[in-house]
Amino acid sequence: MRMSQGVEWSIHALLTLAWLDDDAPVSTAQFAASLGLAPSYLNKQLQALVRAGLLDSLPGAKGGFRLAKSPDRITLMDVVTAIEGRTSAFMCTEIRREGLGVSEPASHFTQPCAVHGAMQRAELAWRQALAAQTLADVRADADLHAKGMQKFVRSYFDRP
Amino acid sequence: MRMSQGVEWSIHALLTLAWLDDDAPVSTAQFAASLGLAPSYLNKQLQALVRAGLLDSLPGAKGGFRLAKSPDRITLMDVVTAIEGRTSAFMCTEIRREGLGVSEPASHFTQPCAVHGAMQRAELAWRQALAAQTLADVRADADLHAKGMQKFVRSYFDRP
DNA sequence: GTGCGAATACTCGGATACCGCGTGTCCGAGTAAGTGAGG
DNA sequence: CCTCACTTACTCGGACACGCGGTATCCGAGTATTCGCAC
Repeated sequence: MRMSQGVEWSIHALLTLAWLDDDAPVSTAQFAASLGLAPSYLNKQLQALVRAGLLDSLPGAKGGFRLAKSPDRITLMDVVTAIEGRTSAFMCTEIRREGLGVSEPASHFTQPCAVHGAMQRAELAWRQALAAQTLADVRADADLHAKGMQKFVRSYFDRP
Repeated sequence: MRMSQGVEWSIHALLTLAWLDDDAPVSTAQFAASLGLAPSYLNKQLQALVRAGLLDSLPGAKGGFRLAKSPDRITLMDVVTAIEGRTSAFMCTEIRREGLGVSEPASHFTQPCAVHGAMQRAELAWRQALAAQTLADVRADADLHAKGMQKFVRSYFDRP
């Protein structure tokens, strides 16, 4: 089970915007240069964030992306959902019902598959842990260990 | 992020052994027939479970697989690890350090990446939820909703 | 000097190839069971 | 009837193709800026 690389890229891009903390947009090219990533592929991820309503996009010269919400209203769950979609990791194919279950009394299937339930429970714990952490939290954690980050990022992007 | 199908197959096979609850082995062909799965591919998964120490394999005629431990000592985490490996879903590539970080003071990197930490925390919650559920628990849950399961499975495999 | 309009350069956005890993399959080495002969 | 050795058939185990989804890229549509010109 491997998570898409786009999630990491997206969070770092969002984090950059959180540090800049103004309404001036940042273009794909600027993001790519500052993060050392492939511009075209990063653009694809940013578009997904726009579709999910996490970013606003501004076309034209001097255009780019900016946060659509306050960082404390963007959870990591939002980002993962935006990039990976809403489908759950574990996909129950109802093996027991389709296997020897064909000759089995129907009373054996009154409830959803126990295996499915167990895996779903674990996945729920994961989703809740993601939903409990906002972009603001991550930023605060980063600031804690590296005090000058915001100042450095703002100066990198020539913001006063 | 999608989990390998082999995990579901494996749990159902282990669950079958838990219901049989004796030392007589079950062959790949028997598993495949009862679960309605491709024998060759299922065999691949069972081998992984053997390597992980969850199953014992008996070669030769009338051979097959049997549980290597009691069902209450096999967690869902064990199964997932056996099939998917030990690598974590989120892979931190140290974007900040490799990106604009090249011109950044080293003091900004005294601690592991905040993004990495946040994702790891969520993943830990998932792993703990998996580790908290044993094969015996899943069986008990299944028995709860379908009382006659064990009897049915044992009769299917011609066990007295 | 000021307002207007067209040219321009830069942006996002989606449509298009590439590639690695999970999926699926096959055949060979090895072993326990079964069988038959000999004692 | 019992023991033993051979044959046999079945098992696991790993090595070999296939296909799909993530990865990576490119080019076109659209817009704010900018420059030049007329007033």
